Amino acid sequence: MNYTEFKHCGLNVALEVLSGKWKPIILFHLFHQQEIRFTDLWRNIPKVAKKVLLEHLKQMEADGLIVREERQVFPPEVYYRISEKGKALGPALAALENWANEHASAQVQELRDKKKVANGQR
Amino acid sequence: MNYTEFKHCGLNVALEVLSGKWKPIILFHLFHQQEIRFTDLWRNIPKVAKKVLLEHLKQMEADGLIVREERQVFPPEVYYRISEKGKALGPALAALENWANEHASAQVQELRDKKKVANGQR
DNA sequence: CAGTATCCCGCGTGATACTG
DNA sequence: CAGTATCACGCGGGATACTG
Repeated sequence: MNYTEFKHCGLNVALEVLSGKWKPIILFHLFHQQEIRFTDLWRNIPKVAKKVLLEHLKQMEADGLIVREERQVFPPEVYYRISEKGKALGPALAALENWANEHASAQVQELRDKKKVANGQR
Repeated sequence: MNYTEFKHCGLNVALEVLSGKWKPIILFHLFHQQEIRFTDLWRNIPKVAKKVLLEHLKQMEADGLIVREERQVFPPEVYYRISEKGKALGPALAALENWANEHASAQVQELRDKKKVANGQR
């Protein structure tokens, strides 16, 4: 068998597109909210630097996952929403979530606890 | 609505487990081969440093994705195979692959080309 | 052959201040 | 408010030599 065809490279592409510390939570919000203003998104994601959030959004827009809409007013208003291509990722993301919950519930619980602490919850 | 429950954290866990430059291709081989000796795996993944490959395998074993079997002979023989937990990732990985092929075929093709060049193919 | 020990480098992330 | 400019730092990944 010859593996030089790299049939897994679609997987690489998908993971690349998802690589970025805050992209999962960004997607989470956009999946649940249909449109969010930048500042609101920022406030809803504790501890991310504004610069980094903007970088991630820029990449995701370049990757076609999200749509950026700039309303020409002052002060500026910029809204982000999920694109069709982004929506299409939904099932795959859900599959990953399910896998984690079914096969790695310990790590999931760990992570949840860490985040609550980071957000000052009890 | 309150997002502090971080219902997406399963996704974070799954992506963490997959994070590592060579993990997709490692999984690819283990999904297709049922057991591989370390050196063979190494030869089949061009350009990865032995140290890095070992690190990845160690992490994947710690994450329960793969199983390491050491046969007590000289010279040493070590075989790796996918675990049940690893196998369970299959559908999710396939979903990501399909998404990439259906919605990001340009990037996929790009990546494929790059890899062929890296392997000295025409 | 499988694995470890060093040394190195670039990049992703972060803090902070500034601009239009 | 949205976005940019700097500066800094740790860590993932790579090259190479060594060990049991």
